[in-house]
Amino acid sequence: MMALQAPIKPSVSDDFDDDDDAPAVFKRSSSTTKKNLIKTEVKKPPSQRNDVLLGSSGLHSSNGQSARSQQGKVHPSPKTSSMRSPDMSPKASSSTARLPPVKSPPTGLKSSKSPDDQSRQSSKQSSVVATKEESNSDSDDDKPLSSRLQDNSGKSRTMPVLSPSLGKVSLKDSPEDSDDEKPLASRLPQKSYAPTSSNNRYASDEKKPLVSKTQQNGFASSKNQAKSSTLLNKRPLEKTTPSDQLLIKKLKISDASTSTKLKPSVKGELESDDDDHIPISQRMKKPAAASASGNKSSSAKGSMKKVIIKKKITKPPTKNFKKVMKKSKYSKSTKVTPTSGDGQKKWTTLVHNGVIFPPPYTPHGVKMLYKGKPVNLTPEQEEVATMYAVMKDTDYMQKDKFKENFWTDWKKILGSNHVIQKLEHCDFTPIYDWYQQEKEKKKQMTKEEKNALKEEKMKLEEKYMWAIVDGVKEKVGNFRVEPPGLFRGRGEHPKMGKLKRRIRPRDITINIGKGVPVPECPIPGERWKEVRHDNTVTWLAFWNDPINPKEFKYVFLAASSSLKGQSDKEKYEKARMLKDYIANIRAAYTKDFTSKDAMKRQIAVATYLIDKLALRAGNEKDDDEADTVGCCTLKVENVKAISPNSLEFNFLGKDSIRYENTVEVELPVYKAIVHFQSGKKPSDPLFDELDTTKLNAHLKELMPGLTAKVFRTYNASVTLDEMLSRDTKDGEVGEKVVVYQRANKEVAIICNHQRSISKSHVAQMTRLQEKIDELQDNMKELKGDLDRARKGKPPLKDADGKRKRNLTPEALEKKIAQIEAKIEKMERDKTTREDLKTVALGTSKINYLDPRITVAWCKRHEVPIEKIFNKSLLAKFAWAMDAEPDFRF
DNA sequence: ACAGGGACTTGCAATGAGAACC
DNA sequence: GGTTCTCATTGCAAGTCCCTGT
Repeated sequence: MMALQAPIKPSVSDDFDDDDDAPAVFKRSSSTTKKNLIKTEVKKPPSQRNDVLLGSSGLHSSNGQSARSQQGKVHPSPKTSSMRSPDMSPKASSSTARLPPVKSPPTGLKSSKSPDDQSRQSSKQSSVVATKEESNSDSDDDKPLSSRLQDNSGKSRTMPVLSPSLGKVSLKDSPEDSDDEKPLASRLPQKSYAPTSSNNRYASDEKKPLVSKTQQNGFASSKNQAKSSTLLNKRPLEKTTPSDQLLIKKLKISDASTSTKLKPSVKGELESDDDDHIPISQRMKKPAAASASGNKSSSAKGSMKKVIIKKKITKPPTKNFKKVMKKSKYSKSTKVTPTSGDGQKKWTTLVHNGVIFPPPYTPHGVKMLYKGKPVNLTPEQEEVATMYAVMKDTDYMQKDKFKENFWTDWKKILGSNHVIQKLEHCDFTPIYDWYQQEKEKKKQMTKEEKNALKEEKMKLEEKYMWAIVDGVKEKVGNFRVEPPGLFRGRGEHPKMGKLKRRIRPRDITINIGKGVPVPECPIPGERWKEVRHDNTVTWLAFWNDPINPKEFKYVFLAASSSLKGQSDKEKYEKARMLKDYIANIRAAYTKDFTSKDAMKRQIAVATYLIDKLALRAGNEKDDDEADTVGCCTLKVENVKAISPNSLEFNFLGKDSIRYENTVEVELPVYKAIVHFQSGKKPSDPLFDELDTTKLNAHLKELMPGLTAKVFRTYNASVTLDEMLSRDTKDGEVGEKVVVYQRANKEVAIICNHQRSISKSHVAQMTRLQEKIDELQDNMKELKGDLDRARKGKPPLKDADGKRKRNLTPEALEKKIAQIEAKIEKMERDKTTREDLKTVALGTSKINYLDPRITVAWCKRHEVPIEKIFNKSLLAKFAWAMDAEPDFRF
C-alpha cells in the first residue's frame, strides 16, 4: 500500500547521496532471483536455458566469490545443448555454418513432450533443424559463410518495400465502434497519403482502443481485405538497392526539413485538453516511407500533409475513463522528418505538463521490535524500515549484501545514538503484518470503491499523461517519478538494498518547447532543477539516478508515439539492410579467423559469435555493477573448448541471466578460441584486444550504421520470417497461430529470453493432467457403452449406479470423437506450457521481430492481427500495419 | 585514443485487470 | 458472485552505442 511513501522531506534522501559507493568488493553469492540461483546451482540438462528455476527455493547459495574473483567463479556444469543456429537466414540452413548440426529432428511443440530439458533442447534443435532442413550440414558449415550466404541472400531477399502500396492498405471499412469519428480521420489520411508507406494511422489516441481501430482496419479480419491480400503473395524479388545506402544516410542526415507542423501547439493545450483529445492519427513518418522507397528524401518532404481531426469525446462513464478522449485539436500531420540521427532535430514544438510525484509518506505508527521491545521511529526512519519489512518474503532477504547495504543506509537515518544498533536484533514483523493487512483490506474493497480510487488517481494523473509534439497529442511513457525504495539490483548487484532516496523537483530537469509554459512545479515552494529547450533529444524530463548519480532516469514518450515508432522502424530497416551485406560480412570474418593480426582475429571470432549465437556486444562494466558479460567481455572461464570443435558457453549475461550453450563451430574458430585462452587465467578476458568500440568501428566499415546489436535484430527477424513462410500451412487460424508461436519461441530461445517458472506451474500441470485422466476414463467408459450399444445392449450404470441414457452407436461415436479431440488439445496445451515455462516470448515480440513480418503474414493467411498483437503492441506497431502482404524481411 | 557523459533500447518481474472457473 | 488464472501493463534495472572533451 501506499504506506510507503515518504514525505517529501529531503532528509532521507540527501544523506545518501554520497554513499553510493558501496564497497567495492562484494561477493557474489547467491543469486538474486530465483532463476539465477537456480541456475547456478542446478545444473541443468542440456538445454541452454536451463536454468531456470527449478526448485530452488530461494536460498542462495553463495559461492562467494568476490567480484573480482568472480571471474573465477565456477559454474555448474554446463549442459550442452545443441544450439540453434543463428542465422537462420532464409535459406539458411545449410550453409550456415552457423547452425550446429542438429541431430534431432525438428518438430514442433508437440514433439516436445519430453521433459523440459528435453523439450527445450529439442526446441533449439528444432530450430536448427529447421534451418537446416536441407541440411546438411556440417559440411557446409564449414564452408565459407559467404558462400552460403550468398545463397541466402539471393533467395530470399526481398528488398522491396519501398514502395508503398497504395491502395491496399488500410481500409477500414468497418465502422468503428465507438468512435467512428476518429477512425475516419485517421484513415483517411492514410489513404491519401498512401504513397508513403507507412502512414501511421496511428491511432491517435492511445486512449482509444487502438485495437479496435486497427482491427478494423485490419486486415485479416475483414474478409474482403483478406482476400485481396491473399492475392499477392509474391514476394518481391528486388534486391537490394542502393536504397539502403540512402537509408543509412538518411539516418544521419538530419531532416532538415522539418515539416510543418500544424499548429503548433499552443500552450496550455494540454491542460485544457479536456476538451479535446484525440489525437492524431496518423502520422507517420514519412520518412519511413521514404526510406522504403529509395529516395526518400525528396519525396518525403513533399508529402507531408496534415490532417486534422476533430472529435468529440465521449466520455464514458467511469469505467472507461481511460479511454475517454476528447476531441483533439492536435492532429498530426505527417511530417517528414526523420530524426534519426543524433544531433538532429527531433521535434519542433513540445508541450507537456512535467511529471507527477509520488505522494508524501504517511506514517502508519506500527512499531517494530528491537530485542523484543517496541521501538519509536520518526516518520523518516519508519519509512525506510517499512520498505525493508515489506520485502520479507523476497529472495533479497537471503542476501547478506542486501541486508548490509540496507543497514548502512538506514543506520544513517537512525543516527548513531539510536537504540537500534544491530540489524540482527530487529524484528520487522509487526510492520510486515500491518502491510499484509493493508493489502488484504485493499483486496476486499468493493468494486465501487476500487473504481472510485482509480478514477481519482486518473484525475490526478490525466494531465501528465499527454504531451503535444509538433501539434500532435502523444502519450507520455513514464510520467511518474520513481518513488523511494530499496534498490533491487538483479543478480549479485553490489548495491542491492541501498536506499533509493526520494526524488524532488530540484533533482529534475525539464525539457520543453520554447515559448510554451513551463510545467508548474507540483510541490509548492519547490522548483525544477533546470528547464531546457533542447529539440535534439526526445526526453521530456530527467533526473540523476540516486543509486548511481552518474546515470540518468529519463521521461520519454510512450512506445506508441510517432517518435518512437519512427526509430523502431529505422531499427528494422537497418537490420534488413544487413541482409544485403551479411554474405560479405560472413565471408570477411571467416577469412580473418586465421589472420595474423591478433586484433583482426579477435574481431572475426567475436563477430562470428555475435552472428551465430546472437550474443550481445558486451560493454565494459564497473565494479559497482553486477558481474555480467557479453561477447567482448567474455572471460576465459566462460568458454570451454570441447574437442574436436565445440564450444561450451556458460556465463551470466544481461540481467544476470545465465547463458549456457554448447555449439559446434568451425574449426578455425575453435582453434582461435583455444589460442586466445592459452596462457591466461580463467578470469582473464578472452578477447584481450577487443572492446565494443573497436568491434563496432569495424562493423561500421562493413556496412554503414552496423553495430553488434543489429545482428540480434537481424537474426531474430529473419528466423521469424523464414519459419513463418516455411511452416504455415492452410488450416484453421488456431493452427496458424501455433506456427507463429513456435517461430516466436525459436527466436526467444536464440536470444536467450528467459522467465522464471511461475509458482503455480507445477500445480497447473498437475491439474491439467488430472483433467486429462478424467477425460480418458470417461472415454473408456463410452467405448464400453459403444460396444454394448452395437450389440444392442444398454449401457452399464455409471459410477454412481445411475442409469445412463441409451444412445445410439452413432451418437456415442460422436461423443467419443469429441472427447478425443478435447484430450488431444489438452495434451497439446500441456506440452506447450511445459515447453514455454522458462521461455519469455514477449521480449522478442516487442523488440526484435519486425512487426511488418507479422502483419504481412496475418494478411496473407487471414489471421486476425489481434491474435498475435495485443492492444499495446498494435499501438506500438501502428507504423507497420499497412505492410503489404508480400512483405518479407 | 579514451574516458566518461548522455540518450535511448532492451529485459525481467511485479502489478493490475479481466477472463475463466467453481 | 467470489476466486483463481491469465495475460496485459507498468516499473525500473541493465544493456547498447554515440559523442565530446581532453
